[in-house]
Amino acid sequence: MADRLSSTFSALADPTRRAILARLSSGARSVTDLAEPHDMSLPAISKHLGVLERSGLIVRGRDAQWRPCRLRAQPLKEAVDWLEGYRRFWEESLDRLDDYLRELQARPPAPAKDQGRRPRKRPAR
Amino acid sequence: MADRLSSTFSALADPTRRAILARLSSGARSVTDLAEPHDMSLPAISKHLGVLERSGLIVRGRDAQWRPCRLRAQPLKEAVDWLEGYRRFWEESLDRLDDYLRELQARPPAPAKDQGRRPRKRPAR
DNA sequence: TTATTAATTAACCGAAAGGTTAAATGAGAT
DNA sequence: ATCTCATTTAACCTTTCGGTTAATTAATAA
Repeated sequence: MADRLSSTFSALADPTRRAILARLSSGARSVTDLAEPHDMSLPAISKHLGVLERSGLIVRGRDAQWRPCRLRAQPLKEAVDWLEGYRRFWEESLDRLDDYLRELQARPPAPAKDQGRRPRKRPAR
Repeated sequence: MADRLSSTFSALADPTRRAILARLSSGARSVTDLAEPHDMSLPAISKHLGVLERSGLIVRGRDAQWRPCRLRAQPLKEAVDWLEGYRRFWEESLDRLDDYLRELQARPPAPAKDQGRRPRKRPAR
């Protein structure tokens, strides 16, 4: 998987892990603490924490026999930065305009709604 | 995987798929067109497109023998919306302050009023 | 009809994900 | 020393992922 962005998205692609992050946003927590809301064995949680740690989304400290986890949001920022590159595609007004432009691109002159497809040599651009 | 957010993040957790989305941001493209920059078989690309389609990030049309793919950014918006909930954690100044507050939480400073170091029963909060 | 081009489906494969239980480790508390 | 609690590691299992090649479907061109 190698690259940071992939490992961040992959870490976020699990509801348990997102719930853990949500929990951590109100402060550091021990592992058992984090496990409590989940119907899942402790080792399973420990593995999830491993994934989050490897992707840089948490750091684990040491406090006697507890290993308090802390949120580190830097990778989240990187994810958002990537996603922002697509903002124009979901901004409402542009979205519609865009759909329209794409429609034009896909079926150049032709009557508005179309569907009646006559043979063409090249794919839509 | 079920939930939308998971399937979006999971779709984004692959560099090939992100590259495909990037390519689509300049307009609809045929499958072979999308495959061209990748050192990978066509069926592999087709599978990636299947993942993107199932997560709602693209739609596939029909134009003669071509299946032009179009970007649909709605799921990206949902991903960003989720991530925005963590913005305060990466905003620079707050980040430092936060680290400091968390440090305090984790190891309460030397007691103002005795407390005299004696074992603690509960983890840091 | 046959051939060509675009794309998907089928069948398979090895590796990684996500879970389990059981055993091991670490740090106090007694 | 020993007990107990918090957590991780080991070993295992099943499913999903990401890729392959070979065969199939769909549409057009000759």
